[in-house]
Amino acid sequence: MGRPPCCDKSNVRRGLWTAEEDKKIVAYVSTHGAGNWASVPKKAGLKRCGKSCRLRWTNYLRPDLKHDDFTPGEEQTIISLHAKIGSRWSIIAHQLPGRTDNDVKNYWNTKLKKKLIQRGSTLVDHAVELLPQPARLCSFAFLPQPHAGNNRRSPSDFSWTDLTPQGGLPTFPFAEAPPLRGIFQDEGGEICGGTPAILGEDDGDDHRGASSPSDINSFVESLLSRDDEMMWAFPEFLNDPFVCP
DNA sequence: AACTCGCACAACCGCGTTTTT
DNA sequence: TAAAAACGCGGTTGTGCGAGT
Repeated sequence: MGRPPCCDKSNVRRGLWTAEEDKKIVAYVSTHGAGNWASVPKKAGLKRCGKSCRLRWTNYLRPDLKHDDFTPGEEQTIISLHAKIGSRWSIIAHQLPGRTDNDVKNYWNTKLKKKLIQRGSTLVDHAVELLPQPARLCSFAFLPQPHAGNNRRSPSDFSWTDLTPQGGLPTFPFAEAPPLRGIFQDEGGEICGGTPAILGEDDGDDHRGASSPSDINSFVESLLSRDDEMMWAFPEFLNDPFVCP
């Protein structure tokens, strides 16, 4: 038995929102604040699913949203972060004030992808795929070796504690593992922030605008400090099949 | 003028995660 | 602690509109 629908679909309006509906949402949120979306349709007098109300608010009606074109700086930030973390649109959007994950996702899918292809970047769809390769080669060096009676090969066969050198609690940040450090930091230990090297280009121009290099670097640094999120950011680390070194 | 096509973006869906009871 | 509800995310689909024929 699956999850029950969030609302009675036969009794809700769908499709594009009217100005009248928008007004109701804005009026409701200005009075009651954003949240408790399940009850919003009833309280605001809307024949919409609560989830749909939330989406309309977060993606379009929020007063802090920008509705103009993406700037070159924002564009560069998206490219840079996508190369590092893939299609984690909400994370990327957090680096772009006034933009939503939907904005960023649409912009990537409709404009940036094509632009990068035209520019000849080979990393458009493969940035994240490429990242784990060198990492995988050496990151599994600290995994327990399969042996007689313990020939576990599948990621699901390993617990998180298996990923620690001593098999104890995961006390080290996953990103401290040399391979990840190698990806995100150069030999001097400096964080590589969306560099032309990652983007497959180096025309000498600084394309960054909205987010400064230090912004991007601190963002990447914060990711590095959160080992569990890194694991989910790069699930390819645990993909089957993997070859124990 | 009518039609088709492609693009941009809004909206939906399913599912995982988090919070509440 | 478990179940239910709410929330949030990413992928996909639908819709409107302008350009081209």
